[in-house]
Amino acid sequence: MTASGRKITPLGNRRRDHILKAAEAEFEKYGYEGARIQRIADLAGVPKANVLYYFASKTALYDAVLSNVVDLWNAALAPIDADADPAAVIEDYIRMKVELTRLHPAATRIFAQEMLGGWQHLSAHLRRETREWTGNLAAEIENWIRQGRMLPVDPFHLIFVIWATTQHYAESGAQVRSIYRKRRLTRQDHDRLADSLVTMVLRICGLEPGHDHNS
Amino acid sequence: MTASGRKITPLGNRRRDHILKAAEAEFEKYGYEGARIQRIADLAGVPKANVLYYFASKTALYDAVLSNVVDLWNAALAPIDADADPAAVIEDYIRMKVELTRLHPAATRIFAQEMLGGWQHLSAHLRRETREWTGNLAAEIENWIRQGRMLPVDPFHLIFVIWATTQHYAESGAQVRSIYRKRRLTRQDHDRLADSLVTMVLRICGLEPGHDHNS
DNA sequence: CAGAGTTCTGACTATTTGGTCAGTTTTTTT
DNA sequence: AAAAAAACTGACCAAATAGTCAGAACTCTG
Repeated sequence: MTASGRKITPLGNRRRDHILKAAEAEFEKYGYEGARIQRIADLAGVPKANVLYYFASKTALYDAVLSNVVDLWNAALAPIDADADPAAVIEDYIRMKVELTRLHPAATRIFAQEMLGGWQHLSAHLRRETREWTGNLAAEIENWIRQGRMLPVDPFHLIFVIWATTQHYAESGAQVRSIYRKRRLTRQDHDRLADSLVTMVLRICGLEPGHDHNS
Repeated sequence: MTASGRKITPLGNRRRDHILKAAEAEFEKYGYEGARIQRIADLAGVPKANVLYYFASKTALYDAVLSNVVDLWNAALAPIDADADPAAVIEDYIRMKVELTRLHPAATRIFAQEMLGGWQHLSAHLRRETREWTGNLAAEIENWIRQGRMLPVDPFHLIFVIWATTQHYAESGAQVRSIYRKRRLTRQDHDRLADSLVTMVLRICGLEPGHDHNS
């Protein structure tokens, strides 16, 4: 990443973050291969050499961006309370993810691109983390099914439905826009999307919003 | 595309197809920006100049590949019979799409990549076609809902669920493999996937496999 | 088999791009 | 304020890459 024997001052950190943000926009728009260091520099308003001063290589820069994205994900997806109402947990999960998509479309899209590319640029460490989230939720869902608190369904497939749909919206914003004939999605659009997704997913589980299956 | 004033002989056509197939693999693996003409040539076992003989530019080559993919899609997705059983139509639709994904993972993935990139390389003509499919099915779903033959649900969101999930499997084969700890998905895996998807989607619609909602 | 048309290719070019580096400027520390 | 460290940058370079082209080789037809 950054050259080893250097002390990082607050000033340097600010510049670094500034460049990182520009890089995020660039990588979102063009993907890893399509991204150009020169454009990132222009966007950040610094000479190209300055970018390479903070990030030893294009790869290092991309790594840093990806790492940021995963941190965001980590912070947002809270650990699951085992005793909680399945419907509530699932609803929260979906709304969280839609909200994250709304707030950080660029980050989400880079994540999606990486997914598409087979995680070619994701370090083993980050890959393991992503797998853990999925595993935890899946285990919880299986528990609920065993306890008869929701209809039987392949937990991974259910998670995929959630992920794929929310992700899909983030990813193919262009397609969504072209269907709805709108330039961009409003806050209201996102709310309605979340409502609709929640309804659909809960129906799959045989659940009603806010109510347990047994109740 | 190909230089205008040239007659296309059967021999030339075969070569062209051969190169096109290699290009499909390359574009699938690396995306448009990451793809290299030299690698396509190597894969096809011809000199690079031969690739450029049949396709005037990298863009032209990609266009040809994309056009092929869309043709595949067009051929597979049959027009909907208005009087048919909703459950049957939806089930057929899903199974068709999963099968297509199984038979043409490369094509499907290129399509997905294009989707992600906001259809940057898709001609207006092809874009219109894609929108038509979606529109037709959505109209049909709305009819069914109006006739009380299935639970109310945003048709576009439902279609997205189908698309996103099947697509998602095609796209993120890598992630699926990493979760299931398998090298590749077998025929059986795909069947089970299709079963699971059908069950989930039909539950969203309040339908049972093979039965109408009213019956 | 001769000529026309098509297919093929090695060698070359122009350009783009990631990355280096030596030296300058700015900031921090003593 | 002087020394040290960090931040910065213009100029450069080597490698890669899309695309060109002149002419050779092959194929088909009259």
